[in-house]
Amino acid sequence: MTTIKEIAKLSNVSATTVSNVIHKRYEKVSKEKRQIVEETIEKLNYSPNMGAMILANKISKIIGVISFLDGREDESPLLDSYVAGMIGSLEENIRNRGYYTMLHCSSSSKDLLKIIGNWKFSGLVLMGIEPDMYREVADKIKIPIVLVDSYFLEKFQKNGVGSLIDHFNNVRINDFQGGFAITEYLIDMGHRNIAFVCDEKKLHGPGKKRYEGYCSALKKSNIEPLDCFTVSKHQDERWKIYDEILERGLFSNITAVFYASDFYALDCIRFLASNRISVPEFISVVGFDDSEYAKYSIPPITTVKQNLKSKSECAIDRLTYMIENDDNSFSNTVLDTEIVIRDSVKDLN
Amino acid sequence: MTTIKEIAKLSNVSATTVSNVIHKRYEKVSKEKRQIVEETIEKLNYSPNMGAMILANKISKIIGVISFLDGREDESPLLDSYVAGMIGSLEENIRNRGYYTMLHCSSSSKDLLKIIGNWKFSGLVLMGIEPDMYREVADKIKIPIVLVDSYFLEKFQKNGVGSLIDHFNNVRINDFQGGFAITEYLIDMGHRNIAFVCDEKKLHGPGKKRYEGYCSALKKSNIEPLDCFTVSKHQDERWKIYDEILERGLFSNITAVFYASDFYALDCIRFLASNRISVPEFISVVGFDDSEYAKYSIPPITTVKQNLKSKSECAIDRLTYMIENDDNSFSNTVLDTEIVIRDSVKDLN
DNA sequence: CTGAAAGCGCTAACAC
DNA sequence: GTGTTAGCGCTTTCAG
Repeated sequence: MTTIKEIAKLSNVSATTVSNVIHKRYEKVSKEKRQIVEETIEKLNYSPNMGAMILANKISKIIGVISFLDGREDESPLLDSYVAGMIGSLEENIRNRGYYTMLHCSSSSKDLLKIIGNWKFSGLVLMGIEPDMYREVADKIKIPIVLVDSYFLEKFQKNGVGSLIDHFNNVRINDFQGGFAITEYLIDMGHRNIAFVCDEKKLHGPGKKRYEGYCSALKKSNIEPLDCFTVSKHQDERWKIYDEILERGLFSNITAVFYASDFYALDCIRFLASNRISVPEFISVVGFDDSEYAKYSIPPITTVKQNLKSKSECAIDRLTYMIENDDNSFSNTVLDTEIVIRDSVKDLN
Repeated sequence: MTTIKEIAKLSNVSATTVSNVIHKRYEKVSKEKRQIVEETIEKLNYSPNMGAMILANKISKIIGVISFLDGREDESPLLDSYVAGMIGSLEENIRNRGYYTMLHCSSSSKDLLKIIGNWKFSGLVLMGIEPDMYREVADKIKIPIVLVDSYFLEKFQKNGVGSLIDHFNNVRINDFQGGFAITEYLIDMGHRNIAFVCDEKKLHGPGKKRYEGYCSALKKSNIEPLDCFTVSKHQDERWKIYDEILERGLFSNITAVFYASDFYALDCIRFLASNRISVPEFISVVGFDDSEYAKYSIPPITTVKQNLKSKSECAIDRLTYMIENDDNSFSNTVLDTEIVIRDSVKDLN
């Protein structure tokens, strides 16, 4: 492994000069020396020892990507195609900006604090962290943090800690707008009796906003929204209930179901298919996320698109800006969504 | 950040003793001191500065997880649910063994060599690397490497570099056995005219072995295998050809198709569904991998299960063993598969 | 502009 | 068993 010292010796300069060249502090280096140094760096294929860098600098160029989302049924969170895609996209952006990605899943706050101490992360991307844990972590460290898909503005407010609002960087989509848009689309297609379905967990986060969008769109058309239906995370429980609904002919006036996520929308279509009932002829179904589940469903599902790429780009842009400009101010980014029309909605007009 | 020195001072011992306690070199420390040190470590919530560790040790406890697989259509490889699941599972195993995961995608060998130099990785997991690049990388570094899903034994042999065979650690599944088993299942179900389909790229790797398994199972039953069909990576091209096949009534004697991956099996089912043709009534379809595509297809696809968990556990077991025992011997691990029977095959008996 | 020197936190001889 | 010391590779004062 070539070191700065060797470069220095071979270039007939001091280590300091080499360091200055590396860090592009060109005001401090003459043109000639700079050129010589750059050449020998190139020739020896020098690359810095990050260990020494951390030690001297207290900065590692590592961005910690931490996922707290517990996947369905105890699996790695990466088994969820949304999370996996997000992490892949984050890695890409991090790499393109000259940082390194350290991936760490499902940790306790103690765990997390420890790993942060170990590595002197330059910055942190926290995916789906819960309010309590965020507060615990953020209080104890001073490195730039960007949250992705975190939904606890209201919670802070309700607890009377209103002053904390916006005291974090969060990148998320406009769930309200997405819920509104797709509900409006359903109304346009002639639907009046539309159900909204979500799981328990999501209801505390994005699901709530999506539901509000749904309600708002219906009210705008003078339609009374229905209460939110909740489904279990476990397929057998879900299908049991679906069985019952089907058998008893419950909710037979409903013509469309808006699922708060593609996964459940697909699950519903699969349930119906297993009973030889087809979508959208029997009932229309829409989802949310535009994940692979929606794309590769039969029929493909009309849904609300979350643009992973712009989300992750936005997060890493913000994070690197904070790191490089020593800026610790806060900004909340809300990305608009767009609906993707496929084949799971029947036109009632 | 608390350091070893502070621990030492507060415990009235030297830094060396603290270091010895941390590294569990208990022969070198008296019981009393050990206890005192452990207590203050606990109290101060000490965690080591990995930068210093790298510098002093040339060892980082980082395992580099590198993916070379170029995802479908230029996306991050993590968009493929198989790769994503694998990485998630690797991370879990790495974490459980006290190492850290650095994720890096789609790099050139130069890139890779550089990042290895930067970080003094303790070990490397290379996913789907090509022979040439592997040789280039492996020649230049001496850290433990485990390959996952690499398929180039034959290639080395053909090139006359036979002596290199087994000069690497590879963990993969027994594609031949998997291909054999599912083909035999199809035969058991009364199918005689079975097609095998694969994409160009896979054909050079796992697809080949799966095809051999297919051939072998057919021959065992005295059935002449068909040539391997290749499909394009691009959906529109695939569907165009499928259209033609359907229109002209080509291959109408075929009763079952064995796809070398679930993704294409699902794609075929989707194509048929879009033409109002249902599986398995019209034709039987099986896949390979047991990915989400197979699980959530309509109908669910009968397939060959790759156990991600055991694969990644196996890889990390091997890697940490090599690291911790300074063992650089080679061993090739081939994991058996099992078939998962679902609803995409018609019983012709 | 340039270089010498100290120090970041930890480990590994080595001497006691 | 225990402590002292030197040094890993880099950055950063601070003199020149």
